Amino acid sequence: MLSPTTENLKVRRTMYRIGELAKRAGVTTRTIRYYEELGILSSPLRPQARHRRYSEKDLLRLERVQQLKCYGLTLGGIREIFDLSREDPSGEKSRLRLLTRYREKWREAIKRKERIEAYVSDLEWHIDQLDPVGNFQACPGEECRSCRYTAICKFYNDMHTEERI
Amino acid sequence: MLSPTTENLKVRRTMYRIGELAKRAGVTTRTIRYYEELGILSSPLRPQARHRRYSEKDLLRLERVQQLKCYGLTLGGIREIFDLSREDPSGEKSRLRLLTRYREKWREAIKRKERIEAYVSDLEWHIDQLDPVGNFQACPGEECRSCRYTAICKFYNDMHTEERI
DNA sequence: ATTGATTTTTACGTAACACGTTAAGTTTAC
DNA sequence: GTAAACTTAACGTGTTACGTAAAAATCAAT
Repeated sequence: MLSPTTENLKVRRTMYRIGELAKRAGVTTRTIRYYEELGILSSPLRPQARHRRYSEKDLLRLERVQQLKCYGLTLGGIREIFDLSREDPSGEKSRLRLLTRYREKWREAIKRKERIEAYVSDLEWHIDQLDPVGNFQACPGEECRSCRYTAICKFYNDMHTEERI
Repeated sequence: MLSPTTENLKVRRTMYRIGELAKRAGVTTRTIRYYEELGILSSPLRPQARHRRYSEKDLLRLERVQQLKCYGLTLGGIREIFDLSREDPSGEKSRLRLLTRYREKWREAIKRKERIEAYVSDLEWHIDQLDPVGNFQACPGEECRSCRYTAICKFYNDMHTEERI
């Protein structure tokens, strides 16, 4: 075994404390502890003391979490991917699950895009209506026969209750 | 003056109670009272009693509120439009304000559309990467030189904190 | 040894707004 | 007369990913 001093040096050279890991990953320490609590980051080594020590691998995993979050996965979904990865070390299960998730996200994004396009088109119509005339009080109402209000409103009411990205 | 009976008949024929107004407008009574509380719907008549009575005009205004909500205005913004309308009975001020709002919404929607398009494109790239290979553990990492992670992630982090529609 | 910086656990707080949901009593309609 | 509708008041809610103390312990450096 290595002497305590050497070991200590090695630890100091190759391991981060939580604050440094946070800085490198661009998150807060709270975030790191929270991920550990959720089982997304495994509990790190705590050599000869109580403070957490992290390696390059932990940094990489943390960056991976940030990336998956970017693409719209929740922390629960990310945990699921990592769990599958442990369950099946070949990576096949987690890969397929992630592919499924990505494809779901893709379909949702396409839908959102179509809705936004309809929204823009309707907005443009209303802007055109409103621009020269000024009788905005009449809409909706008798004079507003061509107003697509009903369909649009139902449409966007759904839209409002949806998730983001 | 009309006799009480005649007046009563008139009221019954031409006025709604809150439940009926709610049903016609497709909202709940809570919503109507809430709008009154916010000053969006003016306090209605309460002939010879304590219960609210509404006219066709009130229904029209309520529908108008729903419409403006559809296009992304908040209740505060809607109130502002109505206030301007009272302040300037010609309707000019409220019309211009609404036009401004619509144009703001339009610009935001265009931005969102562009972001979604970038998101979709990135998702497609990741799906393609992930589909045949399977080495998803390597990303982000050494083997992932072409990964557009950093820029994308900052990009979509902004995206997550934005408003909807 | 001291001390200032960092880390530890625990646990409540926050956003963000448009209503939802009781509760307990009053009015209306038939 | 009674069931249905209405009244005010006021707290609750969704939703996830952290923020923010607080008080004690630990670490790094002088």
